[in-house]
Amino acid sequence: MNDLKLEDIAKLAGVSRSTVSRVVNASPNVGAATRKRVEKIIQTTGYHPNAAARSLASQRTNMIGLVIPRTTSAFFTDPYFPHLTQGVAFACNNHHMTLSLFLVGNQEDENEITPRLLRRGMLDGILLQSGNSDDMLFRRLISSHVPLLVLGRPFEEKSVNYIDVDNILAAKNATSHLIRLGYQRIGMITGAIRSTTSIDRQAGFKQAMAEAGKTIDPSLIVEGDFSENSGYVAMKKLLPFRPDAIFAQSDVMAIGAMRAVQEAGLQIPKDVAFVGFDDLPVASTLPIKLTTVHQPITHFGIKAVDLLIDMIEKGTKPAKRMILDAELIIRDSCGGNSNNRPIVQGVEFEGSALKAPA
Amino acid sequence: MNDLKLEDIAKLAGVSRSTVSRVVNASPNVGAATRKRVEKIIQTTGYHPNAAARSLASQRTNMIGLVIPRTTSAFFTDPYFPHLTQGVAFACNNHHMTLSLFLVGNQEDENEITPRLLRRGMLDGILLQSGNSDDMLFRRLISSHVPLLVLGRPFEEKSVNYIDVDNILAAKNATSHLIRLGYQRIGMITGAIRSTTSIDRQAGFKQAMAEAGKTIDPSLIVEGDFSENSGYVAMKKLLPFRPDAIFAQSDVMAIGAMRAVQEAGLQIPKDVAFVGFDDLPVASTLPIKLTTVHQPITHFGIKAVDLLIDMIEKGTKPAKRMILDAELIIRDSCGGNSNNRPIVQGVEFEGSALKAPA
DNA sequence: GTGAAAGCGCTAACAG
DNA sequence: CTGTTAGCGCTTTCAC
Repeated sequence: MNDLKLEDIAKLAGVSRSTVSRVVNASPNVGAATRKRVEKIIQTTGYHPNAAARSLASQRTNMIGLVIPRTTSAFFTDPYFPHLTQGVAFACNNHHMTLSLFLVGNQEDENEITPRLLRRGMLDGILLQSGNSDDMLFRRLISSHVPLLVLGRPFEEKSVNYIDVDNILAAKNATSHLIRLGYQRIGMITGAIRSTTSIDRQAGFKQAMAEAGKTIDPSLIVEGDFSENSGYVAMKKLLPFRPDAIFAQSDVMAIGAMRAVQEAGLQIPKDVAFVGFDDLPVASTLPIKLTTVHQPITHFGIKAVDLLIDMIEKGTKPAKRMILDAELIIRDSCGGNSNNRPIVQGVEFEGSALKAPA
Repeated sequence: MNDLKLEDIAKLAGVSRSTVSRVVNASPNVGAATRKRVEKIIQTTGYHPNAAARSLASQRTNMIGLVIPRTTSAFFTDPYFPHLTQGVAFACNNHHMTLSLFLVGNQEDENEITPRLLRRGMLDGILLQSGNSDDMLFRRLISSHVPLLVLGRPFEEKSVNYIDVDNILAAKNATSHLIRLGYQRIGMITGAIRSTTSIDRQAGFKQAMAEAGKTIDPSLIVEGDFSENSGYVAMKKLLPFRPDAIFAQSDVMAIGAMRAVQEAGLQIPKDVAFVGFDDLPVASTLPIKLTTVHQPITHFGIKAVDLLIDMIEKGTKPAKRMILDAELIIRDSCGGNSNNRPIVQGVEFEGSALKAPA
């Protein structure tokens, strides 16, 4: 019904294409009367500018890509990603940007997707979920011209822009809480062992233990992959070693582990206490409400988009990081529900510093 | 590093732009030697064609949009949507298509997104999740030029292309199973009451009851909204009326309802039996494995993309529907786990018929 | 404040 | 099989 182009509107309004273009793009250099007339015609005709033509001429597509690499196991079975996607999508709406989603399922997908990502005239910028290792895709992306922001600390930080939560500090707080509660045999179920996320959370765990002067029993650390089932399996392995508390690196793994504990006829938190990570909505509706680290996931997505758009508009600057805080939420599964502490605001800054001031 | 254009490659290879274009687009009309030479130059230079220019000239963007309207409550808290998105994304990869995601959070978003959806030179086609009512967005989309496929039966079916599962038949089977097992006070927790999905599942429930000659006690039907919490709340309301079996219109609601039952100190399935709908992965890992209707969600997404691309390539044809079967999976929560029936294939057809032959 | 003109980088007939 | 020639529909200096 409307195959009209700028020129048609111009003709109808008795002005030039340039003027219509100015009206459409809200340029200030248009007379009030002219603007009104043109706007009315656009209204009545239902004209919409052609996106491709506009992109070609302006070198801007107003699209950003969200790339979830294949090394990220189980991206959409873990509620983390939907929440993240939601935050990103909403932020895009606010910026009048369109979000393209690239789910890299396997090597074939990667080969197919990479050129699309690298094409000019396609994406103004890219949000890349940090994967289990800095793979080929990662490298090709950082060495390309496209403004790139990595979600989560990458392996190779050198001169790449990224945003992350303070996993080390958060994991340390979670572990310290368990220590403070007097647990003696504290175990950990890790996430995918090769992800920086998991590495950082392990580091936090170890720091807390070290500072409390506690030695770590290696048999109390078992590898998971962030999935519910891996938590279940990990707990089965852990049970014979009689842990009295578990720090699970994701809520979903904590849920799987709790399932294993209950199947073994043990009580939570009496026999085994739990702290998770993420604070998914489900954490507070479980039969035994989960003590966990709150990640501001949606907010994280929003911040990421804001940062990326900044990069796009001001040109990519040298390494810029943003580290958000993640606060422990105390509920029932840790056996010490009392003082819920308020959620601390994330702190924003640039430059070489790695962590936000507490 | 590579701001090269077609012309640069042409010059380097000593051919014309057309020839390079042909090579890039895998046209057969190129000599083997020429092709090889051009390909090599493209390789070494790392040339990627400009997407905007290509779209403008070819009138094809190779992008499709997935639109989740705001009337769909809780889109990303229900695992249904991530699974669907995954299916759609993978299918897009297979077709060398880029997926754009439009999450409509509120009225503002809708106003912001609609023009982007309607713009030419943006999307080759649109996948629209059917919402709770055929709202403004729906109407503007169907009356536009863009090939449109609705996911789930729309309210107004007239001449709109859609794909759905056979909710009526599936709900009927689920209910009949409960009846066959001898339950006397069978209740239902509905989904969002204004969605066709919920309406169809209610219809199936009622058909089954009617065919078994059972009257329906209205106090045993309670409204939910597909969310976990709504299932929990609904079950609380239901409990005083002593149902002995519940058909929950989503797994997530079944889980919420089971939580309420357990909190009341009752046994599943002894005191209250359950049948869900969706067959999310979690259904089979619950402490009491959930009997439920299996929805081929990912497959559904893939089929949807296939259909849409068909529409794009062959031009939009008059109303075309695809109804997939959804089969009951019998586990423990219904108290009658014995004969697991195989999953029946979805049946494809066109025209005015509404249901697949059983 | 408004218009004219020159592209943006590619595809797609049409010749040959 | 390859080259020439028009655009695709818009933005954006540059004049006036």
